[in-house]
Order: sequence, then structure tokens, then C-alpha cells
Amino acid sequence: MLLDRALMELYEKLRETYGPQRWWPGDTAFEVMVGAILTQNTNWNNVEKAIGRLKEHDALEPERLAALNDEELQELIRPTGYFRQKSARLKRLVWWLGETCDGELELLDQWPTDELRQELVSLRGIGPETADSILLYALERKVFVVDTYTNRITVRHELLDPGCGYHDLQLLFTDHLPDDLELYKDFHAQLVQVGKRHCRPTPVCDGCPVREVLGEPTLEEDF
DNA sequence: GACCAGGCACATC
DNA sequence: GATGTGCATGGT
Repeated sequence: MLLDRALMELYEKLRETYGPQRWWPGDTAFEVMVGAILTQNTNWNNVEKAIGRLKEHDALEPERLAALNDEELQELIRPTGYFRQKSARLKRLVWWLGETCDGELELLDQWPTDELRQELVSLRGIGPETADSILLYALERKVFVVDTYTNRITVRHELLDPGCGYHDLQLLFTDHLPDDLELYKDFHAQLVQVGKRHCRPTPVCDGCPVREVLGEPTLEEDF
């Protein structure tokens, strides 16, 4: 079908432009989960600072992080912004890990993806994107991650209507791409790369590789 | 100084 | 169900 081809062409173009992204950066599944929360509406540079501080304090494993009091944790993650909210979100994630697998993340391998996703989004502070990032990059589940850039790109190029929901965006990709975990991982990463450079609230169309595949965007108002 | 970042929850209409 | 607002630091 037409969309299948267009999406794969887009992916090939992006990969050719930016190279394989090897996402998610992080040494352990837990580090990936922590990063997924810390990066909410936040530049990755700031997240790296916070992760580095957590590592310095040996706090990048569930038990050690749980042992920090709120003020200590907030201070370590301060560079990411929203540090009061995010410290609570991290604490809730760690609590949940304790309840479900006693902090042994390998035990989550037994769980069906749907159930894991339901559990994750039921935690306050973990929405659809954060849950899916955790599922895809920390737990290696075949889930396509949708973010602001994915939204802008598809809407500006009229692949979907403005106002489409998270699930609609997800289906656009899962319905039209091969069932391939590594493709899901790298495609999302590529969309972020091109998004940062070209798909900002006010588009920076000059030299955008997306245009070469999907044509000129219809210039909607900023979002 | 303004704009923006790899969101989410909650209030209000 | 759509729309608006608070959360907060740091880079460009």
C-alpha cells in the first residue's frame, strides 16, 4: 500500500541523513526508565546532567533511589526542571517496581505487554508516551512511541487530521510498518532527530529531509 | 529577553 | 470532549 512505502521511504531517508541512532542511551533498563520520566518536556542535555548526578550518588538502581528522601532526590534531578513532580514520579515508579517484581526487572519479562502498559499509565505522572518509551526501550516490547514531533510531522504533511489522538498516531505507524522491534526503536529516534532540527513549533523547512519524501508541509499554525 | 525542550495532570467551560 | 494552565531548568 501507498502509506507503507511512504513511511519506509521516510525512515530510509532519515536514517541515511542522521545514521542509526542506537536508542535509548542508558546502561540498564532502570536507567532507561528513569530517563523516560526525566525527559518529559525537557531537553536531553538536562537529563544527562541529572543522570550523571544520580550515578555519582550511586542512586541509579531501584533500592538506592528509594532510599533517598524527597529533598535529596529533588536536588539531584533539579537540572531537568519540574523536579518536585518528577521526584514523586520516580518514587512511584520505584514503588511499583517493588510491588510487581521486587525490583528485579527481568521478572517483568513474564508479563503481557498490554497489562504492563495498563499498569504503567495508571501511575500518576506516567502518560502514554512515557509508558511506551519504557515498554519499547527498557523492556523491549514492540510498541511504537509517539511524541510531539511525530504529531507535528504527520499532521503538517496531512497524513492525519489535526486533533488526532495518541492512539491514531500510533496506528498510523503500527498498521503500515513491518513488525520489527529495531525498526520501531530507530524510527522514533529518527523522528526526534529531524524534529529537533526542523519540526519546531515554527517549522524550519530549509533542508528538511522529510520534505524530500513527503513533499511540502501545509503550513498550519504553530503547535 | 524570548523561545523551546524526547509530557502530564487537573480545572474549567 | 476540547481547551487552558502550572510545573522549572538550561541552551540557543
